[in-house]
Formats: sequence, structure tokens, C-alpha cells
Amino acid sequence: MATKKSYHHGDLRKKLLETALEIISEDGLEKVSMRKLGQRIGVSRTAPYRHFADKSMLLCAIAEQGHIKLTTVLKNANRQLIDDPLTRIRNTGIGYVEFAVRNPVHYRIMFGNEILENQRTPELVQAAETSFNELLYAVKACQEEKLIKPINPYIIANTLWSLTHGTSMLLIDGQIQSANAFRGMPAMLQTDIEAGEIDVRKIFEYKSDILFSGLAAES
Amino acid sequence: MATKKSYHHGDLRKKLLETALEIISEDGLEKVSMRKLGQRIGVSRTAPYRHFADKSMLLCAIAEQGHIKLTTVLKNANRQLIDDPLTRIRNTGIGYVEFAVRNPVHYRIMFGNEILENQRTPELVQAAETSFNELLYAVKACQEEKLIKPINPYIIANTLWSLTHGTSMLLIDGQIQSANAFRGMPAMLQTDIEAGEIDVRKIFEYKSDILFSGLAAES
DNA sequence: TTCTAAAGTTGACAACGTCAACATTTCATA
DNA sequence: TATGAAATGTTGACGTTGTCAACTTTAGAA
Repeated sequence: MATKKSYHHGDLRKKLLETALEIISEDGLEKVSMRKLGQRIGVSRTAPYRHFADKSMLLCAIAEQGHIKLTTVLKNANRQLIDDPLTRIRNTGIGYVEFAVRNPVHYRIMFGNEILENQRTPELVQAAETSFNELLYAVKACQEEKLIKPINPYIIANTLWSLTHGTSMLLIDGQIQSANAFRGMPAMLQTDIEAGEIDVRKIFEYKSDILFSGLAAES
Repeated sequence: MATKKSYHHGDLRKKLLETALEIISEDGLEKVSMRKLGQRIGVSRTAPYRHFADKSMLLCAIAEQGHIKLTTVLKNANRQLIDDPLTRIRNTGIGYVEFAVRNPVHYRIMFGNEILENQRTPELVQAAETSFNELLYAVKACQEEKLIKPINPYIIANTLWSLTHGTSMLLIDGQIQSANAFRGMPAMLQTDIEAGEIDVRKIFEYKSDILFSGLAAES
């Protein structure tokens, strides 16, 4: 649109989001500053303020983008050509956790960021709901084929969400890797963990099996 | 120990942690600064650096305190004079989520804080493991009375942890309150949510029931 | 009693978020 | 086509922050 040295950048908003994500995934969230964003892009230090009222609005937009990306991931898992909807729901969960582990800083902005707690834009709220709906979709599909109990699907999806979200956060935080958290998992898995590599798929398969079949001892 | 106007404060480290928590619960995490801490306590602005190498070490100590507090809460739930260990495990979960909801900012420092990801002190790691062990304890108690399947208790505790942690974070974040997340729950609960009040107990009872009995449809 | 380490202070610096005032560009409309 | 408002970008400035270096005061061990 705009040529190289024009006064107006042309698509600064988009470029800001891209660059912010770059910095975030390279150096972490604290390293992102409104000023540095401008400088890195080659624009003045307050130029970002023409596109985002303040820093938390920038973070809102980043979080929104994350939810949109997550939705795509979940959609792909959901729409795979797999006959068994139970496998699909499991893949959806795995997709969720994998997304979080691959985009840890991004994920942390989407959830668990105090700054955004009371300042979410309507767009962000909408994007978050849309991603939740994919979990709901997976649950309903299983119920239609009578593979899952016919209790309220929203409650089930919420429980599933808690499990995926909890697993994601604990993994990202590195809390799950340490010490006890995975003792007793198969030797292979433990070795991977010690080597710093985590097989998200295996971990989540364990958990979804437990959720599916329940904890109750057979009497 | 030291009288009022002595050069040395006497117990500055403790006072720093207390004051930090005060500021955090009043105004949020971003409002905490090393300088303000000093000023609020009536000591110079760099005095805190004699007790914490930098800000993230301060946060580490706060997180550690949180884990210790959480451990106490879980211990209380675990040691209640209730015959049914299944009720105890449920209460432990409820205690966990309640702690998180009552101390949201504190909880967010304990988990989900990027700053601490790679700088955890050994004390913090230890404190976190101790709180995990309470969940483990609750699981094992149930297994001893054959109320829960005899599969590896570490895996079960990990799953339980994910569920409580996920529920906590979603509640704290306000993500669970919005829109879909609780549709279909009993009317009473929904009214509470709309009024801004959340019955953590009810919410977690739903989820732990699902976890206990499993999602599988009876064939 | 003396000396060292711990604890607290002041001065300084660069980076940050953000505001106000100003400059340039775009674009709809007269 | 001319024009004026709205959008976009810039510079200067202010107060706050984390943290370092160099200094002072104090407590406690030798």
C-alpha cells in the first residue's frame, strides 16, 4: 500500500502485533514495551498509541489473536476424518495442550494475565467463547453417538476445559516436570521429561482416560 | 527487637513480604515496586535489595509463602474428622479452589508468572512439592479404602491437580463466569454467578463427581 | 576492643508508560 | 478541484521504575 518511506506506515497495527509476538517469543513478555515496538519497526516511540489506547489494549489484541489461533487448532482436531468421536475429543484436548506448550508466552497472555482481568475488550471475550465452543462441539459429538453420558454438555465441556487448561498451565510453568508430578508414569515418559522433552500426547492420553472411565473403584 | 528509630529495622525481610502482599491484594501485582515497598515501610528505596537480590526473588518468596499457606488449607481439609475419604478428597479439592479464589493475585504469582519460570529458588520448588503431596495424600487415603482405582496415585493426583488448578485459574480469570461456561448448571448457581458471587463448592462438586464416575456412557 | 560483615542510605542512569502539542497525510464532500 | 476534518505519525517532557556503585551505620564475633 504505502511505499517505503512514506509518512504513514500503511499497516502499522498489524505490524505492531506481529513484532510484539516476535519479541514475546524471543525474550518474554516483560521485554515488550510500547517504545521498543516503535523503534523496532522503524517508527517513532509513541506511534503505537495511535493504534492501541495503552499497553493493556495491545495485550488484549494479542490475547484475542491467540484465541483465534487456538480455535483453528481445535477445529482441525475436531474436523479430522476419524470415525470415533472419542478419539476426536481426545485429539482436541491434545491439540489444546500442544498449542499451549508450543506458545507458552502467548498462552500466558490469553489466560492468567492480571492486567487483562478487568479490561477485556468485547472482541477478546468473543474470541475466548468461540474457542470454548470447539470443546463443546467435541463433547456434543460424542453424546450424539452415545459414547458419553447425556448429562449437560456445558458442564462436561467446562470440566474438560479445566483439565486441558490445568495441564497446560502446569506444563508451561514447569511444575509438572519436577519431581513427584510424574512419578510412576512409564519409564519412557520419565526419560523424556528428564531430557527436557515432553510428550504432551502421552500425558494427556493418561488424563483423558482417567476422565473417561472415572476414578471409582469397581465394587 | 530493635526500637522504633534505630538504623536497622530489625525484621525488614518479614515486613517487606507482608507489605508486598498488602499492596498486591489492594492494588494488584503491577502496583508493587521495590521502591514503593521501602517508602511504605519507612525505609530507603533500595533497602529491599539487602534482603532480595532483585524483584523476581521477592516474588519467589511471595510465591513460596503462598504454597505454604495453601498446604495448610489442604492439610486441614485432609485431616478433618470425616469418615469417608471420598468426601475428604472432595473437600481438599474445594479447599484448593477456594484458596485460589480468595487469594487471586497471590495465586497468580504462585502459578502462571512468567518471571519466575526460570528463576525458582529451591525453597519455592520445595514448597510447591509439599502442597502437591497433600493432594497425593488424599488420593492414597481413598485407595487404601478401595474407593478409588488402584492405578498409580501420582498420575491420579496429577489429574486432580490439573482439574483444581484449571478450575481455579478459569474462575480467577473470570472466564468461567462469562456466557457459555456454566450454562445448564442449576438455576440457583446461575443467579449467583450473575450476581457476581460464585459458589465454588457447588462448582467443584459437579466436576469431582464427573471425575469420579467418569464420562463413559453406560452401555 | 577492634574488625568484619550485615543492613541501610544517597546519587545516578537508562528504560518505561503516557500525555500534550505539533506535523503530515488521506479522504470525503462542497 | 479545493478544503477542512479525521487519521496517523513525531517530538518533548514528566514521573516512575529496577538496579548499580559508593558510602555510612550498626551488630556481633574475635
